[in-house]
Amino acid sequence: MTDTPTADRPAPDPLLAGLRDLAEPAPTTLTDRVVDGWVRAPSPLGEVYAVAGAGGVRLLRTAAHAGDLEVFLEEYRTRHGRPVRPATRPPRGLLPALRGTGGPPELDLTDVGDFARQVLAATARIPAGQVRPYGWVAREAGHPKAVRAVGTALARNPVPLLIPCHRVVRGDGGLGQYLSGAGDKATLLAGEGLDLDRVADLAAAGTRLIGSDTTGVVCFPSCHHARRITDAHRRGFASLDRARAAGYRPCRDCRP
DNA sequence: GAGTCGGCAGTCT
DNA sequence: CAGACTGCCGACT
Repeated sequence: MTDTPTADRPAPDPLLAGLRDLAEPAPTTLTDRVVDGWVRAPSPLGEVYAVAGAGGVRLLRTAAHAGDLEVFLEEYRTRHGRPVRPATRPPRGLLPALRGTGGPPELDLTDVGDFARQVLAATARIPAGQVRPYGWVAREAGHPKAVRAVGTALARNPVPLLIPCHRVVRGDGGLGQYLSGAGDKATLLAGEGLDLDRVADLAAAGTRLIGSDTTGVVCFPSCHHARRITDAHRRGFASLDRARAAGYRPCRDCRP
């Protein structure tokens, strides 16, 4: 992120916003000079807008959800109380992350509360193409009963796609809601290779976990271990209690 | 399967 | 500041 406001002139609309930001009180210290910058970038959900500061990406929204760029920038200003100008280039790692070919870029979550940060951290550990229930995230975040609060925290995820809150689904097998619409959640998961028809079938059958009768281990159905179980040895369970009663123990990777 | 209510963090009043 | 309200849920009628 450089601080040359004239480089890479943006489209007219953003320019007006940029000028408005320049009208803010001049920064006095060196750190104040680090002005956050916004960029547009492609994603599986179409164009996204993102803002990053020196500490990393702070806010990301799909263009479709944000409505338009000015609304997005206004959300950023009110959330962080900082001006934002067009950036000359996207933050390192953002484009590969949005393509699904790399880990997340540096993220700046300093303005996120403690609980929410734990929730986001747990969510970030869910591998691509897999899903976990809200209750699982609550437990991993250290607040096993705060299931609904997890939903609230994810609804306020400042960096969707980068922290994959679309991989958090309902315990009954439904996909649940999503920031920019349930349809986007399905699109993202299908794009990561999750078989949504199979998810729906398992939900309808009441199958929450899948075990192997050769290893005696149960997993969430999308866990990569579960996907390797051959038909002859696959066994479904409605709950972890049921699986335990049958002599199975939870997978150490997906921790059902 | 729809309705109800518990539980909890954040926000509003 | 306390209490009410709300929300990408879940367990139990």
